[in-house]
Amino acid sequence: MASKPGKETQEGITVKKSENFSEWYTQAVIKSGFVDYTAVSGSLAFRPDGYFAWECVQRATDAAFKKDGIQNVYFPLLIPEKFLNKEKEHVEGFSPEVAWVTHTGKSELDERLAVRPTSETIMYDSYAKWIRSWRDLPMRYNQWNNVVRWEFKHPTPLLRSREFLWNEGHTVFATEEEANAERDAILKLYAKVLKDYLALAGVVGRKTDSEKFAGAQASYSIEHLLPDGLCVQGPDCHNDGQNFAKAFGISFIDKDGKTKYAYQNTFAISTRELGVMAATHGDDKGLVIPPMLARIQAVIVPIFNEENMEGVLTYCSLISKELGGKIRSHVDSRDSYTPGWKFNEWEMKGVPVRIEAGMRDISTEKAVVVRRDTGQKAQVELKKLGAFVEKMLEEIQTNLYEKSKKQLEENTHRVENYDALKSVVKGKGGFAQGGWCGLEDCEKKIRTELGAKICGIPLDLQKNVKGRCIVCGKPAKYIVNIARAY
RNA sequence: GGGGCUGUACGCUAACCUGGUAGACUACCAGCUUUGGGAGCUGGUCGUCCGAGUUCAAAUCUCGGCAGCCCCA
Repeated sequence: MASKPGKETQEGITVKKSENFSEWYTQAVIKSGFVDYTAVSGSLAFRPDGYFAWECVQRATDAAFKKDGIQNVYFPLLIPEKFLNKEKEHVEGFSPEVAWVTHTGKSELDERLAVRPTSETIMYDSYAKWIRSWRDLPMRYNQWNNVVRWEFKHPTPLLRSREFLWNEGHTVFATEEEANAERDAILKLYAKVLKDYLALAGVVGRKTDSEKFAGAQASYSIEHLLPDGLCVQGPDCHNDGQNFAKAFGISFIDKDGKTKYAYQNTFAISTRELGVMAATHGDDKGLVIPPMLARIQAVIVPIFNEENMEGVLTYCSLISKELGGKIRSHVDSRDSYTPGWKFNEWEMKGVPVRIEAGMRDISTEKAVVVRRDTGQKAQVELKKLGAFVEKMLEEIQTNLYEKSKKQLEENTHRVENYDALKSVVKGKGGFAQGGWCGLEDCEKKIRTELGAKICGIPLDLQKNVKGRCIVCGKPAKYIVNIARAY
């Protein structure tokens, strides 16, 4: 079937992922119908496939939270200005990005209200009232919501949006040890969601002091590498220590009768992960959605003409029956598109498995099954389709994760000196991994001279640190990952 | 934070420089026809980002806003 030139420019993606990544990325998430721009800069509409994927991430994370004893709450969207000012570093970190409500109708408010960039301040004001005794602790609450951060950098769909959806875990403990134990558990929990649902690998690390969350004592995160060699922050968990507790008066009377400030944690996973997912797994044909996040896991494309249409469609409904309730399937029975057109469309949308069925298949009681990630085709007997596709979906999920992990490993480069660091950062990108003395001057030099930053101190690389700081040559205290970042 | 570019129908684009009937392709709708990798025919619907200014007349010139993109820090 001949296709007209220009048809591709209408519907398909016009650039190669390897040749123009940022253009490819935008086209992939927009043209696939995953998300779309709206009239508000940097704020997206999530279309059904995109929102379904988020719901999957949300449900999985929420179930894991609940299993771990975390309870959901909800706090207001608007935060009084005086609350934001209570913790000095916090307000300094966020004030440039805060959107304000200043009017109701035509009258000006006495005190303007912030559209939450994060909810520490309004939540902790209540926490101070709710916590009185050691018996009230630990108090482990979470909320699912949207926040607004009016970034000045150019927005990128999902990866850098001005409004995004996330969870905010805000927990309170009597002791630092308990807070630290939770932090480790949460980081594990997030890594599992990334692997099992988003099929994404990342590096678990601690942030440097200059990169840590505004107001936190220590920040931990999972950092991803995108195909363009830039690093992007994934889920995070912060040890707030007693910083917010002191600012907001979150204290309790302990078993020994003494009043003590509590220790707190904050943790989040956001819709940015969907951007990382799209960027990591997609190819020149469009998105590749991990099966666990796919609204349609298997699309059945009937091959029919006017005479055999009814028979073929009946056969297709047998197929969907065979797939059963476990697999989310859809029969594309539209008769105004050719099969080839449909193949291209579903591939762009990233549906993990395609099943083709026509007269040929009816006569052999089989169907053609095609994998989105590898393009592999197989003829499968009707009676075996359910088990076959189920296994294939599992394999795709695993394969995507393994590829993500491999990409991360292959783009992590050991560097011993500043020149090597420079050639990685200024060249193809990826993580430059090497020693750091721990001094802020060296970190600053990386930022100002190379436009890169320390994207975390990987937790599992800090035993027996040897070698020298890549910048100043003094003995290294840590092994760090350095990259340009989103 | 600094600098630059762009905006015409769902999308891609012509007319813009030199002001004067907004045109093609695609999509969409109706009908016919076709269907194993983006088919074909006929007819139809839809548009100058928003606001102001200049002018007899603005897609076109000027200013502002909004939105998108790129480069530098």
